[in-house]
Amino acid sequence: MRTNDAAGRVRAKRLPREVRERQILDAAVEVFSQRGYHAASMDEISEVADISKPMVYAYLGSKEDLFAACIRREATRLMEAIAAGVSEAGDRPDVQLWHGLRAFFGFVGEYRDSWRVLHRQASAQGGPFAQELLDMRRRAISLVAALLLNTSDSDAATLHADAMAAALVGAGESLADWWLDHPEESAGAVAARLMNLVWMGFGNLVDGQMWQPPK
Amino acid sequence: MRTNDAAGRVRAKRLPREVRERQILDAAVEVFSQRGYHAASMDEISEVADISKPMVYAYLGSKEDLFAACIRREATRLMEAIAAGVSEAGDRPDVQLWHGLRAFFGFVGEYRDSWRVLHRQASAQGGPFAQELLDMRRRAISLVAALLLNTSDSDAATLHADAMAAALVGAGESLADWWLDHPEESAGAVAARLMNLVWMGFGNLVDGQMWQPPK
DNA sequence: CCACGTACCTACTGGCCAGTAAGCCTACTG
DNA sequence: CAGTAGGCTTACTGGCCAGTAGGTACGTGG
Repeated sequence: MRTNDAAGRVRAKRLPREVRERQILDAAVEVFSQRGYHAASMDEISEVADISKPMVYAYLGSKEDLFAACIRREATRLMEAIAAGVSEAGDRPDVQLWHGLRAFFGFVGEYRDSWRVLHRQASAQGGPFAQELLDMRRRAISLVAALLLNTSDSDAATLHADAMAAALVGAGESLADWWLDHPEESAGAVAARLMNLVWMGFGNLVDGQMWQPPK
Repeated sequence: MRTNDAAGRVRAKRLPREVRERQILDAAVEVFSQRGYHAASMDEISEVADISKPMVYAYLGSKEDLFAACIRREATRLMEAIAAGVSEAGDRPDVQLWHGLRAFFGFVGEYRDSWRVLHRQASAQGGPFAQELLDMRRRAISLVAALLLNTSDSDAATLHADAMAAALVGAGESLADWWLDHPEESAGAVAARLMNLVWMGFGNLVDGQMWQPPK
């Protein structure tokens, strides 16, 4: 059923809680992404979600709770996207990495707001938020580290796998962040750029050697 | 001359403007770094600077002005540190890069608050702040791109120098950011890690080949 | 058709904080 | 010593916003 509110806008009425929660989370991600945590107001979020403020409090709790819920949902989405990408690659480590990177940048490109909330906003706030983030990052690093350990059992690789994974994950996060401000690139191009950088190294790249996706 | 204020603390009196401005900027960097732009209050900044709030407004202007002044000062410091590092290297591009990275991570390690304000806070706020940041990043990217162009005149290198420089700068920023949360590493170790990653690439690293600083 | 629960609202409060008004104190200058 | 300029303060205001009190509609099972 539908009604016209004071401003004459049509507003959907009496939807089930599940639907409203999704609307609210969508709106919150959008507003947190554009304004930042502190500058975002619950009034604006409720307005974008097309619902009144008390409903936001009834369903998702305080502003902190709401923000944490945003982070959790978006982090889960992202990790699922990456895992799906990696799992559809074969067993060549470079190809696995390539698919993982493509899935990652694909996600960031498609859900820019999600990424902005996850990386820029959450890491700028301290406390419990950053914790959620660190958990996600830890999972990503584990994934990459396991992948790198597959490539070789030389001592050097074993010794530095964790650190290198952290560096790669960091580089990926940062490149995604950079990409937010340079939207002219395609997801594949950004992914290829990072793949070349970390797999070949400048030392080879300047000699004209490049990594190429197979087939 | 010195007096005791109401709380019995000793407070320096009637210092020249120049000194007060430095105190205020130092305090502002510290508070912005720890609280974030919005959560930082001018009251707290003035308290940390050991001066009254109207003096902050008299000398540095509004909260926005103050934040912009912080970014400008810290960005200048950082770029000077990097330039000094690079200029004391010889003409081998890898060594120049190595010195630049060491200077960069040395700065971040020594002035963590500065880095936090520069990267985390400034990039989380939109508008004029991010602009200051983009300027600094552009200068850094130009520096690195020029350095990379020195390594070779192959077409591949020329074509991608800017993009690769952007990726490297992004990776460096991100690794520095990561380092904020992993203070157990030394600046040199973090710099070496990134140097290896970008110069050798995983493809070589897993075979046990590593880049070594000369001498 | 009544009772009860759930969806939903308007309209407020209390606190925090950016920014300011209005002037005091001290050092120097003539 | 009179004048003045700049360093410095206390004590306020006005607005914004998180969070809430206290309701009104709507539907459904008995």
